[in-house]
This record gives sequence, structure tokens and C-alpha cells, in this order.
Amino acid sequence: MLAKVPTGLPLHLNAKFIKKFLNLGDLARARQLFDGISEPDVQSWTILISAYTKTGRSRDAIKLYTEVKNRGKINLDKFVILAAAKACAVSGDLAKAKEVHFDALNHKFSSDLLIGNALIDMYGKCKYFKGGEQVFRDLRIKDVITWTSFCSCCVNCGLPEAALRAFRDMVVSGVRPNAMTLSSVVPACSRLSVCIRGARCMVLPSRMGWGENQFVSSALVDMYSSCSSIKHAQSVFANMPRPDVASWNAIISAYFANGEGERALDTFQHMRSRGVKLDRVSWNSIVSGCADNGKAREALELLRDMQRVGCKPNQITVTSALTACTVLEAWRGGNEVHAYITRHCLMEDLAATTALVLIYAKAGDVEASNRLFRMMPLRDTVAWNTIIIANSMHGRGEKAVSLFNEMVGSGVKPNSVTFTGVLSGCSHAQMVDEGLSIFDSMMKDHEVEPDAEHYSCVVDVLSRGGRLVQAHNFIQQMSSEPSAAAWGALLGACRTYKNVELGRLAARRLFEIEPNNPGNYVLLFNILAAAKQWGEASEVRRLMRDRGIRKMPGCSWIRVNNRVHTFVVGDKDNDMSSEMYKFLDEVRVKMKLAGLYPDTEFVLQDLDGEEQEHSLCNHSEKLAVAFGILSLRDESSIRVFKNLRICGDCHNTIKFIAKFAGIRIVVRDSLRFHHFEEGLCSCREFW
DNA sequence: GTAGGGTTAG
Repeated sequence: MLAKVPTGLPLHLNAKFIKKFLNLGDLARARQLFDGISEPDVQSWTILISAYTKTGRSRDAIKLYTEVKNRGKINLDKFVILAAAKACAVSGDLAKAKEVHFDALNHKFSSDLLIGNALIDMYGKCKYFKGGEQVFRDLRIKDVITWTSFCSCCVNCGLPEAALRAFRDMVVSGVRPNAMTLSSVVPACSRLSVCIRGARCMVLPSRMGWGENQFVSSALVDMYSSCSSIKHAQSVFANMPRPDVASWNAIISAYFANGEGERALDTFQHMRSRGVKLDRVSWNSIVSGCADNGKAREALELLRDMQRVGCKPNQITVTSALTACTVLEAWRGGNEVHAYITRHCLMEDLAATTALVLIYAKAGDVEASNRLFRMMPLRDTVAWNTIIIANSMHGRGEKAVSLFNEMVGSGVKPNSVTFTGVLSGCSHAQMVDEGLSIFDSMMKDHEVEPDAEHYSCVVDVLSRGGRLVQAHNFIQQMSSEPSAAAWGALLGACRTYKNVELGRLAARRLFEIEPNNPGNYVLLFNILAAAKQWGEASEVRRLMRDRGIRKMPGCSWIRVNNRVHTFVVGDKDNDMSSEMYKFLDEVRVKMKLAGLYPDTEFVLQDLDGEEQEHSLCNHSEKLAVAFGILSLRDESSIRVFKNLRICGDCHNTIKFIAKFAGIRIVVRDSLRFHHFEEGLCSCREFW
């Protein structure tokens, strides 16, 4: 029997009764009671705000906080500000978070530990390091919680090095870390893939009496896993007296991450037979682990198990399952993936539909993505982000920008991912001015702090637009250390625009930042080779050889009659090989008749004329296209996938093939989609 | 009404 909502209570009893309903789990009735009070006191507001946050309705909690402020009559105390900070932390709403910080300062709570600690945590969860750092610095007295909150703020903001520095400073300043501190700092080691040296780290927690702490141990399992020390991970786990679900989940993920799929599955079975109550993370771990480890069928089978036992899939599940489906697409076909999702009632959910929008785009069918998106009854930020990214991937910059404007117009708040999506759309469509003005509006109109990724996007926008010098200046003026992506964008454009000088400079920086990425060496080689600077070019090759870096072999694939056919350069390992080469020879002759000559600058070797042509015409993407055309039955289009970037000569040749064969060819390379139709490509010659 | 932590995807 539910208690009735009392009315006309004496003021001091309001909060008490609201709390009573909340304890009964009846938020609605608590709200009803609250609404019946003409002048609720600040305590009642606080209780209700916390209750909304705790039940996953942090947006409503924030609304309530705004309301209590607008009333004006009520004097805010530190507890209501505390509750608001927590709501902001859960929702990740940075604009509101700044407002709460401002309110705290206004009410002279700036040196209050309780408030300060909560604000640091809040900023960390909103991924706004500057804010957390400022509050941290302003606090004159710092306790363990302050230091711990600041460490996790650093980790949440993607600054693991800063977290480790803070940890050291904490110890130096004489504050003794506790188990919570350790479980906040160890993930920083995981991010950096560094181990606090093996034995010592395992001894440390046990000596400090944290050996039984599940939080610390699970974090250690993850740390060892990220350092590829699966043996240490296993031993931490084995020494846990009472592993909880999260610990089991951590060790299972550790096995998967270290390529031990069978052991992961065994452990999962073991966990079930031990009667450990599985949570959604357990299921997600096993589904995603299988999907990533070539066990697509098992992944889908486990997805069925998950639903059979009544665990509801969420976005992470569906995304993982779809990864499995992408592989299965090889023999099932895209529409069957859609049917699978529908059959398993995954369509109801916004997240699942969004994942499906993405998979259509990834499978090369962006029209299907757009259609599906239009059918969605409800679209949140993630859904909008997805459709913007989908169009950007396919070189539809104008569409991406117009979707962005529509999103803003419909009142959905863009976040950091939105800007990455729309900016990359601009760069692939050479919309330089649009890109720059959108970047400009990020902070000004949308309160989204640009991060390293956005800076790289701007470099890409400028570079692809041919403004190489401006791009270089932009890199030099960046407030943070330029990332590999930023230099990489510049280097790529130096090849397109044949700028040897800047290319050399960008490559030199890249060789320092990521000395083992073969792509950078190959790009510089191509730039030098195109400029006929063979001497320097062969030095680059020597450098590669000396450092033991090998170019990843190019590989293309195509699905024909529910089978995937893969090709490598010069592949003759196919029943249709002779026809394929004959076809490509014919194409070459026809191209020459049309005045189109092979673009020999894309050969990675300094061979002479005839041989150059030959090594160009057996690139894997050409072979896959030839195979596709020759096996074509009723289809009016073919889709080819390649693991590396498409080569320039292949790009020209495929444009030509699309025209004379009168079909549409879609090629997905490692970066984007190219739609070849009527002799043109959607990328407008920029790849 | 009184703070901080580990495991899943992209």
C-alpha cells in the first residue's frame, strides 16, 4: 500500500516527507508533494535534485536547480550547490557546470573543501581540465579526496601524465594515498601502457592493506593487460579473495585484449558456473571481445543468450554486435543485418537505430543511412553526430554542414564529436571558409572547447584547401602540442600539392612523434619521388630499412555472390586472373587513346618506364574492381574495400572504368569513401 | 541534504 500524499504540512516536515517517498522509491509522489508546497525550503529542493540525479535524470535535476535560482527568494546554501555540481557531473553539461562554479564563488564557498572537491570532480566528468585545475589550485587546504579527485579529473580529461605527476606531488606533499587514490591513478598507467614495475606494484597494495580491494585489483588487471603482461594480470586476479563482477569482467577483457579469445570464453563459462551474477558490462565485454577476435558467430550467439536471460542490450552491445555483423556481412548482406536487428527487437532503441545508420554508411550505402535517419522518430546528439559523420565520410561536405545547421536549429546541442564530424566533412569537400567559421563558432556559440582532434581537423581543412603555409602557421600557433594527426594532415596535402619543403618538415616531426608508422615514410618517399629527388628518396627507404619498418601490404576485397574475394598487389591467385589482367590491359589501351597516361609518380620504386606502368596496373584495388566488373550480373554498382589509401593512378583508372562500363563504383579506402560515377569521383580529386 | 574509485564500444 502506498502512502497518501499529505497536504498542508508544517514547513519543517516537508523535507522529511519528501524523503520518505524517495525511500519508498516513489519519485513521482515525492514530486507531487513537493509541487504542493507553496514555498519549499532549500533543503526540500536539495533532496529532490539529488534524487533526480541518482535515478538517472540529471537533466531534470539541473532544471530544478535553475528553477530554485530563478525563484530569487531562496538563499542557496552549500548543499544545494553540491547537489547541482553532482548533477552536472553526471550529465556532463559543461555550460551548467561553469554556472555552478560561478554560483559557488558568488556565495563565498571558494575555500570550502566539500564544494571544491565536488567541483574538481564535476569538471573532470565534463572533460574540462582547465576548470578542474583552477579549482584545485585555488584550494589552499587539500585533503586526500582533493588529490584523488584531481587525479581522476586528469584521467577523465585524457591527461594520464598529469595524473601521475599529481600523484607524485601528493606523496611529496605528505598526503597519504588510500585505496581510492590508487584506483584513480592506476587507470592512468593503463592509458599510457606503462606498468608500475611488475612485482613492486603487486606487493604495494597488499602491504598497504589494499590487496583485497576489488577496485584496486581490477584496475591493476587492466593495467597489466594494457602492458601486454597477461601473466601479471592473471596473477593479480588469482590472488583476489573475493573477485566481484567487475573483476571478472576485467580479466575477461584482458584475455581478449591479449589475443587469448579461447581463455576469455573459458573464463566466462567458469564465471557463469560459479554463479557470479552477470551484469550488462559482462555481456558487452564478451560480445565485443568475440566480435574483435574473429568470433563473429559466437558474438551473435552470445547476444541471443544475453536477451534470453533478460539482460537488455544497450548501445555498446549493439555497436559491438554490429562489428560482428560487418564481418558477417561477407555472407549475409547488409539488409540481413538490418533484418537481424529488427527481429531481435533492437530497433525500438534510439542507440540501436543510430548504430544501424552508421553501419549502412560504413558498408558504403550512405543513401540508406540518410533514409533511415529520416525515419527516426527521435534524434539525440549522438544520432545527429552519426548522420553528419556518415555524410562526411562519403565526401558530402555540404550535406554535413546543412545537417549541422538543421541540428542546431532543432535545438539539439552539438558536442565535441559533432564538430569533429562536420569539420572533417568540410575538409574532404574543400569547404575552407565554412570549416574555419564553424571552428570559430565552437567556443563562441556552442561552448565546446576545441581539443587536439579539432585542431587537426582545421589543419586538414586548410591543407586540403591548398593553404599549406597557413596550415603550417596554424600548427605552430596551437595552444597544445601538435598531434601526429595534425602533422599527418599537412604531410598528406604536401603530396597532393607537391610541396617538397613543407613535406620534409612535417615528415621530420612525424618521424619523432611516431617513428614506427610506415605511412609517413611512404608519403615522404612519394613526395620526393614525384619531385624526382631520387637520392633523398632512397635515403628515406634506407631509413625505413634500418629501423626495420615495413610498409603494410595493400589489400583490397569485394563481395560477389556472398563470398569475399581478396586481392594483393600482382595477385594471380584467382580463377579469373587472366581475364582480369586482359581487362585491365584493354582499359589501359583505351585510356591512352583518350589521351590519359598512367600516373607514374605513384610507384614506390624508381623503376624505368615500362616496368613502372606494369607495377601500377596490378595494384590490388584495380584487381578487385576488374574482378567485380567481370563477375557483375544484374547489379548496377560494385563496392570495393581497401585497407590503405587508394593510389592516384588507381583513382584515375577507376574513374575511367566507371564511365566506359556505365556503372557506379564505390571504393572505401582507409580514410573515406569514393563514389565513382560518369567519369567523376565524389572526392573531387582530393584524397 | 555531507565528496573521490575499477571492468564494456567508437
